[in-house]
Amino acid sequence: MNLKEFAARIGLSQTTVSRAMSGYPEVRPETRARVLEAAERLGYRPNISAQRLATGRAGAIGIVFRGGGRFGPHSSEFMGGLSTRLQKDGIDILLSTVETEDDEAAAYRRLAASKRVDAVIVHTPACTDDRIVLLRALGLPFILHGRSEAKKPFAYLDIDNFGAIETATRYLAGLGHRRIALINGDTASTYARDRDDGFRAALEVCGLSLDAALTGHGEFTDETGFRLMQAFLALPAPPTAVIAGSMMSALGAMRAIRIAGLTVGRDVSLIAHDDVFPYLSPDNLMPALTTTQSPIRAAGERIGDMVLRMLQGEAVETLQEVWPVEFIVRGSTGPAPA
Amino acid sequence: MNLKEFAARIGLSQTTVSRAMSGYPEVRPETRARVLEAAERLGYRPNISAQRLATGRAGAIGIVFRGGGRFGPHSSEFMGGLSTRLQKDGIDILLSTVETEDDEAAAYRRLAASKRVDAVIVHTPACTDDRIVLLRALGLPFILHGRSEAKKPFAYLDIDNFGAIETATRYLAGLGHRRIALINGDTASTYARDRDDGFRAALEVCGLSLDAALTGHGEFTDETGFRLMQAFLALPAPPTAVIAGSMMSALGAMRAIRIAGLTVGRDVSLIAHDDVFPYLSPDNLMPALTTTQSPIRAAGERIGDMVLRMLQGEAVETLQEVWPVEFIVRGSTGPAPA
DNA sequence: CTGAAAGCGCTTACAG
DNA sequence: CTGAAAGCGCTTACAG
Repeated sequence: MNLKEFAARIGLSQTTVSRAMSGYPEVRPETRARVLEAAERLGYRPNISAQRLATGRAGAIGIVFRGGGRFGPHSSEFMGGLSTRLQKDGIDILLSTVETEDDEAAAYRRLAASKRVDAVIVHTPACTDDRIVLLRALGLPFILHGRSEAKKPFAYLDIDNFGAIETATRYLAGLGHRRIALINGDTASTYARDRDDGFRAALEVCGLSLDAALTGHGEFTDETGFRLMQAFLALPAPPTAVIAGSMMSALGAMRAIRIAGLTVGRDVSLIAHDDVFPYLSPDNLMPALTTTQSPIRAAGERIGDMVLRMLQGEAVETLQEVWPVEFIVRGSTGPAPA
Repeated sequence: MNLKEFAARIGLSQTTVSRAMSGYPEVRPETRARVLEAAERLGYRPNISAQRLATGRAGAIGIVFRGGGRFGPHSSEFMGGLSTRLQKDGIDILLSTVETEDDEAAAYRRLAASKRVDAVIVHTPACTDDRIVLLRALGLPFILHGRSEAKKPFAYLDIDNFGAIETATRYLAGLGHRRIALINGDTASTYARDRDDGFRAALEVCGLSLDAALTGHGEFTDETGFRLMQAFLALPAPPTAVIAGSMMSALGAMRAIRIAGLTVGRDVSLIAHDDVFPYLSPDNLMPALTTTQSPIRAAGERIGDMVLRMLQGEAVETLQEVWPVEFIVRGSTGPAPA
């Protein structure tokens, strides 16, 4: 049933019905109630494509994942939160997957030209990120999950990566650890640089020197965590403590420690950053894992919120947030072995 | 730039341009080439909403997740595959998250009434599933990821859950295990029933009796795997082998075994079903995990394929697939202890 | 092989 | 507070 039929059916004009359904003020409350009731009863819903064409709004937010759509557990938690929030306002999520950086740029051009989305969410930004320049040029509104450098202000939500790793490192130093290792992510990303910076800052404050051999970079997978940890342990002077960038890296690191015949929390202290996965809790590991934690699902919900406000015209300067990261001590950290 | 402007710019009618761009045959090759080149050069792209309104096609496929959008690692792999495939045909994915079963039904009604999607993908079906009845009534095409009972045929892609668990169970029995446990998923689901059936069938063939205390059901999380395994080990006659429904359950089970002072692969054999996660490989666990495996990402791609064929009018009878599951022996399984 | 024009189902300025 | 009508930007039967 379309608007014409529906309006005829209840004896009102299309105009009035349209206004009643979209919550415009200039319609009498009784009329609105009558329209809404009838729509519910007869199962009328405006055709979404027509609505979008008429208003010029796409009613959708885009998000592009690189690497063949291989979004991992972090992305899926984030998307869960984002979807939950946007759902409430009837805004769709348009999920795109691409291979290369160039493909990603092409995807934004397409999205902009075909007016498929009203805004996009950009994630895992690099310290200086070409995507920001491109999206500005295209006039496609965007919000960053993470931070980046740029002349002009833009909307973003980030967590305090610097503070998280700084706190973790200082805590370990306070326990007497002198050789602390860091399993970090992809070097090009802002978050990884921030974590490196926080790590260095803490070492300096604590009078410890930075040993390049004790910092590793790579994907947040079990395998990379394992390999990097094995390399650390093979060093002439292996670390007595390690900070892993994610729960997945931590699983690999724990395994490497165990295989070396060492005990987590006694011979080697371990702290992991936890994005909070409902299916893998640090409390459940053995020993329970000391973590820096920040719920990525909540971040997804919040970004959904912010993007909607941005589309309502709110200034980007007021859409900038950095979330503190919680530090939770559990059993995987202990005094440095004598 | 819209069609009118673009057509004027290159001195052709809107009709011809439209036909050239959508690949219709009745346009001269040179004309088409000229149009395509100009579109590329001038950055013209048809407005997607107008296109959809005119054709009556939504250009999107819907998928609804229950439980507050808490789709776990399995869903995200599946979505990655699905997205990659649909992307190629310019079809969007509409991701919805709901809380309850009723919300899910309401979501389908909304999607159908507003013509927001051309079809939906239904996952984790129950043995008899109300959603099938509803979608039929709504006239909304659908495809199942999994199987279910229904009078009339429908499109589906499932993996051979029965065969997977049957094979695993028989393998363990062949190693001399007499007490084998199963960590299964939510009982209402077809896949869990199929696994239970495969388990029972294998036990029977091998002359082993079924012990209800050795079958557990629950979510595929580390925690549930841990709890169920601890319960098994606390039994007067604990199992010497266990089959876990997912890599997450397996992690929890391994931990429980280890805490009990037992060794995986020697005291207790462990087999897990692996949906193939790029960030957590069974080869990397310690010991490497014997698995039944089926790539859920590939299933997502394939379902994307099938749904597109369905929309092109292919009969649902030809859109039914059951994928065999691979069985890969690694170090976590060994002879039953004497 | 190409074009003029109707139609897809909404929204919204304008008039009352 | 309500309605008649133009317009959003495409596609496609119909005519040539």
